[in-house]
Amino acid sequence: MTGSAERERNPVRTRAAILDAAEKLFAQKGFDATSLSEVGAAAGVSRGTPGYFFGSKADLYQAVLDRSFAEVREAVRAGRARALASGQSADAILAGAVSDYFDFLAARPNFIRLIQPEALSGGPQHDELGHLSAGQEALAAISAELGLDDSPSGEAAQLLLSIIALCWFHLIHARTVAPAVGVTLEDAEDLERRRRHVVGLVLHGVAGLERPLTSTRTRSTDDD
Amino acid sequence: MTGSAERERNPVRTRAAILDAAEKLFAQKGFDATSLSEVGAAAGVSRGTPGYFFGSKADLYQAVLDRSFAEVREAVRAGRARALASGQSADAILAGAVSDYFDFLAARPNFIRLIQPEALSGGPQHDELGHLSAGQEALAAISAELGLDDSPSGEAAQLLLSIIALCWFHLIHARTVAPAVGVTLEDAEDLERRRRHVVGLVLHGVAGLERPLTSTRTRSTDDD
DNA sequence: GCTAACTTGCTGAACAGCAAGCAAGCCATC
DNA sequence: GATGGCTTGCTTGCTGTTCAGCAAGTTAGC
Repeated sequence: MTGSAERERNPVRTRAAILDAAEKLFAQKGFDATSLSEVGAAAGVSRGTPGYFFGSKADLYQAVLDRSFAEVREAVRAGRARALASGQSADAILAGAVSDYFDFLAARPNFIRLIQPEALSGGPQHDELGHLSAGQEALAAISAELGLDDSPSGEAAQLLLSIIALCWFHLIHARTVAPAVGVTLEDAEDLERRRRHVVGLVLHGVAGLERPLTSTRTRSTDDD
Repeated sequence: MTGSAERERNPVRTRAAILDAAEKLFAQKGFDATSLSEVGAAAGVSRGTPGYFFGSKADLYQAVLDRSFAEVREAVRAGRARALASGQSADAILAGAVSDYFDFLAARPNFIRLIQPEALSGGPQHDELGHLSAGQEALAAISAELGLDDSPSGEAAQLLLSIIALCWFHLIHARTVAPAVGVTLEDAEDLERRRRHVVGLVLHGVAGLERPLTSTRTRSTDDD
């Protein structure tokens, strides 16, 4: 199987291949159920190579997390910059941000599956600074844009947490809770419908937050 | 050997002790990371006893799930019956239901932690009929009460899924995402604040669903 | 009422399998 | 020919499962 010069040596490439394989397998099967042998096999490399590059299994996991977090943080930053430069109304910006976040997560099924087991096993043993600082930036953006209070556990923070919840949940439970309550999430159309619902719920929700319960709007110019 | 009747023989009690210990450990550490030795130790029995009573580790897990689902289903049923008999307005009923569900989950941290890994490892290998039928009942109740369409993936189903998402998420991510976005969930007061926000968001959200304010489309595309 | 036969809750040792980690070695590339 | 990427053999430790066996309890025979 190895032939003669079949396999060129390339540590950078090999490292990335191992990281890719590990991310996929950890997301699919979880940390415990994934062995370094499997990671090696999936990366087209031998049993011991993951350990050679990353030291221990835990370190490999951490490396996978780090890479994912970096990607998320960069995306949040880019999205915020784009929103700030757009000059749209607050509602339109919020709708766009929610929609973008929704799509961003949907396009990266591995990400959530990597974070989730972390959350379940108690606190953050691993660094989650990537996502943390991304969250802080998003919080600042929301509170500034909508004029909500940005105090700890204030309405802006609550709203942000709710938005994240709404954008995450159906991805985790697409085959468990969602079908149980009658929501199918199999094709793009299903996902689109879900997205519209989430965006709508958030928009009307903030309208309610800003002005307690009367059907009001805050100049929702939503052109396109 | 131990003189007096230290340990009385009581299969029912032992079985329940094993089930309790297993639920706690599975919820805390996950299925893979929990060994039958640990379960036995936590239940105050020997290493082999869990296997003696439940056959295999997988069967024990299933037994734990079954017991939890049964509890949830019964709670949903009771809550619905209570709401139907109350004669309140639709909004009040919805607010009460969301609030009750919120508190119910908060009081049972093990439940979500048992389901979550299930969801991540693909579809439901184990039966989830308990929660499934509970979901169907809740869906019927919501659509009837609010006059929303109860078609698959319709607004009632979407709303129900969103409610569940909002009541679950902060429990899973109380130590990860929540603090990252500036929401603390450490004492009862924090939880109370979160609950008020969720209920408010849902109530204003349905108000928006019933009479849409504006077309809630996604971000505009004429800015860059 | 005593004992023998039997059932059943429960134990702990034995077994096979597998994973992580280590270390020595192979070999492409500089 | 040295360096370093990469492999392979091996050890160690833990796992789930099985199973022979013990003891507490129960029934039957006398």
